[in-house]
Amino acid sequence: MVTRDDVARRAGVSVAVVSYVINNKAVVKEATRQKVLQAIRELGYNPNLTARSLKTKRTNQIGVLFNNIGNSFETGIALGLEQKAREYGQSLIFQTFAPEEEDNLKMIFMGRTDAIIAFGQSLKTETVDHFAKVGVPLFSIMTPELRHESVPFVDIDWLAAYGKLADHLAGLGHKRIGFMGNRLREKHHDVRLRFLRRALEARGLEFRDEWLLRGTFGTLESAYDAMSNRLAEGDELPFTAIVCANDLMAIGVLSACRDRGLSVPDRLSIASSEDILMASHTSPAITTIHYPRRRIGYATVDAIVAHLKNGTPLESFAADYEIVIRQSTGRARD
Amino acid sequence: MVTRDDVARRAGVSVAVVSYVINNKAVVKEATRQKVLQAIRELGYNPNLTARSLKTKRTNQIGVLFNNIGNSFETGIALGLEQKAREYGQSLIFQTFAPEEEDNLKMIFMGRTDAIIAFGQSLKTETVDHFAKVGVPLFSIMTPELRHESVPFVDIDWLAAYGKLADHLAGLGHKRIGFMGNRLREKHHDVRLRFLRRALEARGLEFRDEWLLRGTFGTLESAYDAMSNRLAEGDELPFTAIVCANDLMAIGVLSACRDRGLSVPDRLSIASSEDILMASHTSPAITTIHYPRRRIGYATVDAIVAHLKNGTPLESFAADYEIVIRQSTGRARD
DNA sequence: TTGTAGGCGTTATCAT
DNA sequence: ATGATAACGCCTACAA
Repeated sequence: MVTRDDVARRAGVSVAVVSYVINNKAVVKEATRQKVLQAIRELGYNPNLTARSLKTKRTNQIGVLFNNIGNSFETGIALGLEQKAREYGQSLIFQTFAPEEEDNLKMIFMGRTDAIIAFGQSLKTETVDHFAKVGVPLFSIMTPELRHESVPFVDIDWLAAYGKLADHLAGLGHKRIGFMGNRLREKHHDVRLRFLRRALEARGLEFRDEWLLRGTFGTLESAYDAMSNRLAEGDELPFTAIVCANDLMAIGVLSACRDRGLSVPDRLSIASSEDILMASHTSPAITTIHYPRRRIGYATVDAIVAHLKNGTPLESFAADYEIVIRQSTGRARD
Repeated sequence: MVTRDDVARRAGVSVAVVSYVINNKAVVKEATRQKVLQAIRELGYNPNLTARSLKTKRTNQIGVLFNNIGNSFETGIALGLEQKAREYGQSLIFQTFAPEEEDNLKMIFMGRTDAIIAFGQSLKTETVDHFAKVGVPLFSIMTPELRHESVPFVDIDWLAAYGKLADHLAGLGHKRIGFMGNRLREKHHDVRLRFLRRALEARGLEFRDEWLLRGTFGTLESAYDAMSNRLAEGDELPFTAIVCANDLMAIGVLSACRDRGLSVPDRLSIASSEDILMASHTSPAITTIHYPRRRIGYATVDAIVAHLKNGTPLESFAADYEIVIRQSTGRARD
């Protein structure tokens, strides 16, 4: 490995000068600067980032806690994070978060990461405190079910968004609206259920627990199974429309309806949340709430880097959203 | 930040002993071991990984070069990589590879990464040499278009796989088979085209350049556009079946057919490559080649870690595949 | 404008 | 069984 010492020797200067050149610090005489650059080129030198981090106490690495890296909603956000991070010269370390391994996070990230981005996970107070103590700011994309004062987050205004969606459905004559959500653990989905409920109730629309279907981990398959089982029971569905916590689940529900011969939207309207690409390529295409993944990714990295560099306070903020009406919602069947 | 010195002081031992305990090296008397562990617990100490890396010259980080992190084919592989990496205590650093920024890779990874996994990208000889020189092994998932002796890779046997697919289509009476691939840059797709061509020719089936459609970056939208434009030309399609370089493109093709009123598989059979989840949830579901993403991820990390730890040579190997026949392929229309 | 030297938190080699 | 202490490669006062 060629080190800074080698460069200094080759260029006939001290190691300090090499550093100055690399980080264009002190005013180095142009002639020596060229000598150093020349030596760097000849030797193919690259500064060792680990050594630099040790000294500067900046790793230029940001940890990202996925729930499931196979979910295109999360990777859509990651796309934005990654792009912006690159602009700032930051690298991203991805970890899939497993609650039972939460304690390992401290080890995994110790001294490795300048900040951590969570995806709506509810971390233990102990974990949050730990990162606060070691000076690694935490930021969440999506509302964590268990909020910590010290963990700011970005999310869309689900209450307002589901309100608009409820208005859309009510306008089509729907009075009984079900929900396809998650069996615990994926906390942010419960957040969505809570807000849908409140949005419905604010409009005088009832929500019953019997109208709640549940899958796991936001997967297509689990939603498919849940809906299939529901339809297999034979009796008429108790609701005329269903809102899904995410598009993958909506696609699962749609698949189940197709396989069971239930026509969408004639017999059942399906609406969803997130607006991943595939939601617009099913047939019928799915009415959903557009979640600005890319922009949220950008804004998050912007905020974190500003905080790291200038001490700008890292604060929660809201992202905008949009209701995208497609063909999966139609007039209520009765 | 609480360091090893703090622990040593608290436990009333030397810093060396703390290291011994942490890395259970030399035989430490049980009593002192407990004292040290106690101190560690009380102080909430975690070893600084950056400092450790500097000394040991092992970062326990593996770089991963995505083409597009939003593509679920790649994240499916990443899922396997990540899971296995976690078992070995390795972290993954994800970077989206952009050819025009290839030179930055050296900076980004310098001293940060013990190995690098590429996703079929064709790196410049200079880049390959650089990592060889600094002792960072390179491994590719998917065949790189431009092979380097020193870069082993894993892939399925596309020639055999497309051979089987060709047999399937020929069995349905298809004689003219088109291809939806990529406009350069995404090198591994060209690999697929090349092998399809050879597989067809080996069976006495013609392939004409006019039957080649092209999208960009393997995206659904680009394939949708390409197919839509082709259909807009009005005349009969010159082929009765089309093979797509990946499932996202196949879904784009299918969408275009639906929107243009071309019935699949009655008027056109669609086959594809990769078998992402969504390929089985379109209507009709798509006939495709199953690519064992998860297992490839596992095997790759296994091989790399074995190489890093025991010097086991890092060699190319083949993964198995499977043809999954679904409803998007049917009898040829004439 | 350039050089010297201390220190970042570890590990590991020697002594003890 | 434990303790000093020299690296690891870099940055940055401070000195020259």
